[in-house]
Amino acid sequence: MTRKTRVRFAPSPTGPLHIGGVRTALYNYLYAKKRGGDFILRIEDTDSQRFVPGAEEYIIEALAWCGITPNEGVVDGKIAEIPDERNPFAPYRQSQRREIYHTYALELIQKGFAYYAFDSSENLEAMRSEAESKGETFTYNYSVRESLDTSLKLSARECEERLQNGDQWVVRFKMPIDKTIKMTDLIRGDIEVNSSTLDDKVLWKAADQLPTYHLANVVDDKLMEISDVIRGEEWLPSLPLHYMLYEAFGWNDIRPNFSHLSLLLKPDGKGKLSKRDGERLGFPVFPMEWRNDKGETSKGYREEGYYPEAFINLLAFLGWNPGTEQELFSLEELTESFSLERVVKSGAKFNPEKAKWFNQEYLRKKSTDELVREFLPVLESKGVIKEFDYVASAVEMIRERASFVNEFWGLCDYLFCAPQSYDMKVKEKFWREDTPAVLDELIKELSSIDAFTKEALEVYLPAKIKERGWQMGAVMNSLRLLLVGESKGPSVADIMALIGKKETLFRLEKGLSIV
RNA sequence: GGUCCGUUCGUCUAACGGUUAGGACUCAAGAUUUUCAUUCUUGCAAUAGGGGUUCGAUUCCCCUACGGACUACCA
Repeated sequence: MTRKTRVRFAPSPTGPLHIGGVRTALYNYLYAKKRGGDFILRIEDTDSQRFVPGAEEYIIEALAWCGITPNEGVVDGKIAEIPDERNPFAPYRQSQRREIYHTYALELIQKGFAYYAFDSSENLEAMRSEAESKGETFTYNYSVRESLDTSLKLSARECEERLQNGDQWVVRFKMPIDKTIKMTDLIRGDIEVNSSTLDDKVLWKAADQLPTYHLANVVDDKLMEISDVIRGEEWLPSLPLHYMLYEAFGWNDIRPNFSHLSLLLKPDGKGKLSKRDGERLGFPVFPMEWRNDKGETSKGYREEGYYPEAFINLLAFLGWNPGTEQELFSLEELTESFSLERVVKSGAKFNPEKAKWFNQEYLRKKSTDELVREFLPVLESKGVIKEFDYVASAVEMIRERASFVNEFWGLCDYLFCAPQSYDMKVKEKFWREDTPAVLDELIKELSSIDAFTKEALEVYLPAKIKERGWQMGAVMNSLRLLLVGESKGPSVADIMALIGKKETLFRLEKGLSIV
């Protein structure tokens, strides 16, 4: 039986989406689209303690910026809450599905696959620290479940009383003893675990009347007809539990295929990439800027000037490759080429340098007109108003030098404003005794040139220098110093022609008097 | 500590038993250039260690080392 490919991205709204999360979403999306399937967004907010306002909206907006459009789960930029033709399994927010999970939790108890546990958190804490003091680890499993206050030990009546009394309780999974659980991961292959090494995980918390991730995720994946689960490596240790849950519910035949993605690692040193690394090393860890409730902001790729296409491309290549030497892929091309077989097993260290390179490549693919439209608002913010064609000429001259549009201003401000200061190191290097006299003569002659074009100047300048026996480098760089203020930029003829005769003469005279 | 996952240039990775171990980023050198860039050329640089299996191991198996995840009434 082949069923329709349906994948889900199921983040928890506990903060902004991390780039590792975006990569997981991307791989899910690519996998589904490649197979003509559906990509579903589901919000796993079963931890009432860690809920962060705005995180859900952030997730939706971040995916939208990346061009990752869910087939299901989102309506008008919000999580779908009411079932309709497009969102048949709504609500897609787990906190709104508690009755569903409750029913299934009860079913497991009824079938004997789960039980009530009445331990107080203080009691559990005490048992943990006691074990720790003996150098052991407390494990809630077959060895204790029948001696603690659980429905396995207590009589049915006693249990009922405790439930009525409103005692603290949870539902725990009754993990079988000494059973070899054989699992398959599409990326990693076969994995085996003995069930005796596992513990009796909590499935339902009475305190907030919500399931834990394990129950909610298995139930929802079944109900939402998910065919493939592609998630982070941190879930690999709980895969055996999820297998056992599918078995307990009798859902083995519809159990999804599982794939666990390796983690994104710090660029330097050891360990997984964290928010701190971004701050420490100065690169964003989030797709978009995020401001927390303390008013602290974290940088975002969007605000740093990355194109979403570049961001997606670089993320795709962190743990996947097409097997060819092509590195630049649009979202469509990624969709076409993606396969889980080519996902790398080991963790990838994030490389900010390569990230910049990707954006540079995408910037180069843009037309000058597009770049001008991006640059115009920057100019406006600097108080510069120039006609489109002028800006286009400026962009044309410097576009090859930039990785981001936000570098443009620093690269060509002198094409819009006369230099405010002059680099004296450049003067030392190129200024000669006769330079003032030479420049004086040039100013006079330039003022009589009618066709002040790049072509004309390219002919005039070298010819004049040669005719007078001046030093090419000394003269040209001195001119550049007065025009630009430092030793950078396109050819002197280019600059003169663009800023025009009047401005050129003004700058040369002004500069000459100062330098 | 226990369970599980992983390990090819500094980094991302290719090579699914036979290659001078390839590409990209970074870095260095050279060429071009009136400057800074761009561009082009070249270079530096890796199979964690030890055992097997095999005519032959980066590739398969085992051990060690190292790294990582998990070990919550968090996801």
